[in-house]
This record gives sequence, C-alpha cells and structure tokens, in this order.
Amino acid sequence: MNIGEAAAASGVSAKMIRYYESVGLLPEARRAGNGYRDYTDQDVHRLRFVRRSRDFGFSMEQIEALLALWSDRKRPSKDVKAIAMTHVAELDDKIEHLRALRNTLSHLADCCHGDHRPDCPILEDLGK
Amino acid sequence: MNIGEAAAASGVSAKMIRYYESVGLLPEARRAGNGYRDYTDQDVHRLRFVRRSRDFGFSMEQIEALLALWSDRKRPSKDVKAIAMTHVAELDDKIEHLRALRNTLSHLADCCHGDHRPDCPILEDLGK
DNA sequence: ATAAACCTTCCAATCATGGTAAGGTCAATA
DNA sequence: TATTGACCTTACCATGATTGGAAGGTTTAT
Repeated sequence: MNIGEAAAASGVSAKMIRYYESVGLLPEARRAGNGYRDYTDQDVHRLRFVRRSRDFGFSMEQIEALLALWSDRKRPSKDVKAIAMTHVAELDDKIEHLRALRNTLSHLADCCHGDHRPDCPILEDLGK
Repeated sequence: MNIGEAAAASGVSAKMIRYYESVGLLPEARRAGNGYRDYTDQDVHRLRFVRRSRDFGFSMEQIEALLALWSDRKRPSKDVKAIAMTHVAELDDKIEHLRALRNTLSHLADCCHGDHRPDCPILEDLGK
C-alpha cells in the first residue's frame, strides 16, 4: 500500500506519516522496489491509533508512550490510566484557564455599550 | 530607559519587545547615542497594554487592531467590542472542544480498572 | 507518447518564546 | 587605570505539529 492509500485509510496525512517516521514516533517504513514506502493493514491500524490519540489532544511524547503500551500485550492497565489521567488534569487546567479569561473578557464586553461613542471599558482595562 | 528597564516595568521580556518591533507590532524604538533602544513611560504603557492583551489570549493580529483602536481617541466602542466578542466566541469553541475531549477521556479512564492486569478500555478505544 | 497523479527528499513557514554566541558599552570596584 | 560584570546589539537555532512548495523520479491511463 502506498503512503497516499495509507494516509486515506488512516486519516493521517502523508506529510505527517513521513514526519512521524523522521522523528522516530513510527519505525522506518519498508520500501517497495521503486523506493516508495509500503504499508500493511497493521501499519494502517497503528496510524489510526496515532490519529485517534492526536484527536484526544495527547502530545507526541504521550503518544509514544501509549504506542509502546499498546504494542505490549502484558502492560499493566495502570500505566495507561496514569497517562490518561495526567492528560485529563492537563485538560482541566487549560479549560479552567480559558474559562476565566472568557468570563473576564465577556464581562468587560457586557460593560461596553458598543456604539459610535469612544468610551470603552475593554480598552480601559487593557490599558491599566 | 533601557530595554531591560522597560521589560521589567512592563512585564514583556526584552526578547519579546525586540520581536514585536521586528514584526511591526510596535514601531521602531528610538535609539540613544550608544545605539541602545530608548523607551519612555508612554512606551512602557503601550507595552503593558500588549502584555495584558496577550494575557487575555488575543492573537497578535487582534492585538495589532486593539492597539490601533487604543491609540485612536475617536474610535467607536463597537469596533473594540466586535474584536472582544469574536475572541469570546473563539474561547467558547476551544473550551467546548476541550471539555468534550476531557469528558470522553475521563469516562474511558473511569472504565479502566488501572491495576496490574493488561485489559484497558482506553487502549481499546484508541485502537478502534 | 504524453499527461496526470503519484512518489521521493529537502527546505521553509507558521506562532510566541527562549536560548546562545560574538561583540560593543557602561558602571563600579581593586 | 585596568578590569570585571552587567548590560546592550544583531543573528542565528530550537521548540510542536503541521502545511506548503520545489525539483525530480515513477506509475498509470489515455
């Protein structure tokens, strides 16, 4: 299977497949006689795993660890859970941070009459 | 005032002050006789404005627009409010996206017993 | 035969920030 | 006065994840 077909089947762009290989997240692909990368269904399975992990917002470092655990049929589930819980905590932090920003900004905007007049509590606050 | 003093007074690092200048977010700084950048209290005020805008998560493009409005004493407040509301909407989108991820992942983690056994619904889901 | 659609590698850009290296300047101290 | 240390200058390199393009080789279909 060409890289383009593997990309279409996995949802990971050909660009990213090459990139993941170059940084060592994925092993070097086998090459066909013409020098083209050649992928199996199992490779595509792994690519989909990577894509789904990315969709969950895991960092490449975390994905590397998850991939290793995924390949190890004897891994203890607590190792996986630890990575997942760490990521949940990271997400909680980000969400809380954004929520606080959003509320402050929204409050400022509510106080701005938003018409042709120049008075604006938003700019006043930013200028403090 | 040297760039270091301006950095300390504004909370924007000297690195970032030079960077903002290089990309045109800030005008080129006056130079003292020795070639050092020279800042006034008003410059520091502007730097603080930029820093606070960054703290709010505004993009540099948005900050550029906000700076222009800030400098224009006749600006209509609705122009400012429009930028702020756009950013609130962006934040809402991000928050909602992260919240959905967080809940899905948290649910998967709840279903993982997290012990020495290898069975793990998290990896099972990622492998789908 | 030719054109389109692939593939290859290499290089550059994004955004905001930090680091570092090589060199000039200024202030205080031995 | 000489030196030291703390500044400043410009110019690169790196990050993380991704996209874009150029230049060139291969396959496939017309």
